[in-house]
Amino acid sequence: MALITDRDLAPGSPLPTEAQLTADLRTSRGPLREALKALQALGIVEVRHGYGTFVGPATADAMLPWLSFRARSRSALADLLDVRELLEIGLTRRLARSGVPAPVLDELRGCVATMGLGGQRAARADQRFHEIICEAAGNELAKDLVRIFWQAYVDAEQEVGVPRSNPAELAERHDRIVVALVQGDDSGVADTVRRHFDEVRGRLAPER
Amino acid sequence: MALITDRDLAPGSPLPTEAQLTADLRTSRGPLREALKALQALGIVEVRHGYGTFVGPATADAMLPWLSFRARSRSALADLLDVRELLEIGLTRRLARSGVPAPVLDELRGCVATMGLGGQRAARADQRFHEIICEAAGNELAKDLVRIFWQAYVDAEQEVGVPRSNPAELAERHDRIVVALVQGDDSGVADTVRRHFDEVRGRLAPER
DNA sequence: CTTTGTAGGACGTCCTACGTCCTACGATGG
DNA sequence: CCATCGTAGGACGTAGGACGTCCTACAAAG
Repeated sequence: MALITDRDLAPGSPLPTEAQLTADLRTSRGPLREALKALQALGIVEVRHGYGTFVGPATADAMLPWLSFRARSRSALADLLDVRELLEIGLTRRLARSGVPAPVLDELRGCVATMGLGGQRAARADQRFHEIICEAAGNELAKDLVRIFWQAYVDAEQEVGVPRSNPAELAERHDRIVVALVQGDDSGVADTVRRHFDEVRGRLAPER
Repeated sequence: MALITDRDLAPGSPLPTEAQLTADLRTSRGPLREALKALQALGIVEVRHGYGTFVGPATADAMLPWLSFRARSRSALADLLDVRELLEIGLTRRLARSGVPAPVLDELRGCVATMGLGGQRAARADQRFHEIICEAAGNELAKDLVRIFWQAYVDAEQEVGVPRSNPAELAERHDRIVVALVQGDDSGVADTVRRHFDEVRGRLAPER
């Protein structure tokens, strides 16, 4: 990491080869590779077999295994959902306050329409819906985190075995968010998003 | 990871030795150690020299290097601050709505008092202040994330060189949050927290 | 100009040996 | 009988060398 920051290398830049690094850092190949693996696990470097080592994008994807591992239990999953709610309510509120550009609104409506159809496409539309809202916030980190949290949540949901939501209902929940967004009432928006998460939470709750 | 989840091992449980793992997984020691290093980087396992390998706590500390690496630039730092604001506004809002227990209130006031003194202790009190609010939310993940984000932010702040805030002003900002909390007005609370972050953002803004 | 073959470099894995650290247990002395 | 110390064993840490696999780039053939 020090080497990258010192030389001010941008993502994608090639790093010295393992042979050179062992010479520079006065260590042997084993520990060096272990260090590179650790950095790789954090997305800080990217290793391409037979080609070389490069500065990684450091996207939140690196945190996915961590999140998935952490969110194995139902209670931890509830916490994860809670954090998502926190972030998305905040982001959606902002969007409501700053006003929603027309093209964004159109795309949101398109997602809602797709959601009603159910199946694999609906799930993607659901993800896209939340992604659009985060993109509008103009915060790369927030967008990245929400994306990963979404991914970790659906992965864990499948693992734990949570009942699926009704496509029509899913679409309606999101439609209400869109409607509230158009009205620009940020506290009303918060309510619709909260209700959306309430529904998800209800499915997650341990079956009686 | 599969081994841990399959055997349902709790944090702190011992893992098989490297020798046994190489036998179980049909691999040699080098790649095995690289895998363990990657898991260690994510906090999923904990390796103690000369003793053994154990299931790790998987706390958010694993994200600290990642966050620090990512938040090197001023704009990325602003994004980080923004996410903190998002989370803390949400958490504080909830606390306001659910009502603040008296002992929590006392501790918050204690922190504010310490902040006015300045120095190292003030910084710790600042951290503790935010931690208390997150603890009250009863969400381990959120608390963990906010803690790490705080840590990453102050680390980066020192790195980038952001002017320090005035101790008296710092204390006053936090005191206003406490006052708003007592009143239980969640939208008022949001304003005070936002203003607190506005102050931090002001210091972060590129000097003219 | 396109396709194919090849040579070189770089990462991936394996093996062996030795160093360092920690724990547990037994010996020693009070 | 108890507290302290030393030691043996096990487990992780590092070193070095050798070979396999993969990728890229370049040259040769069509």
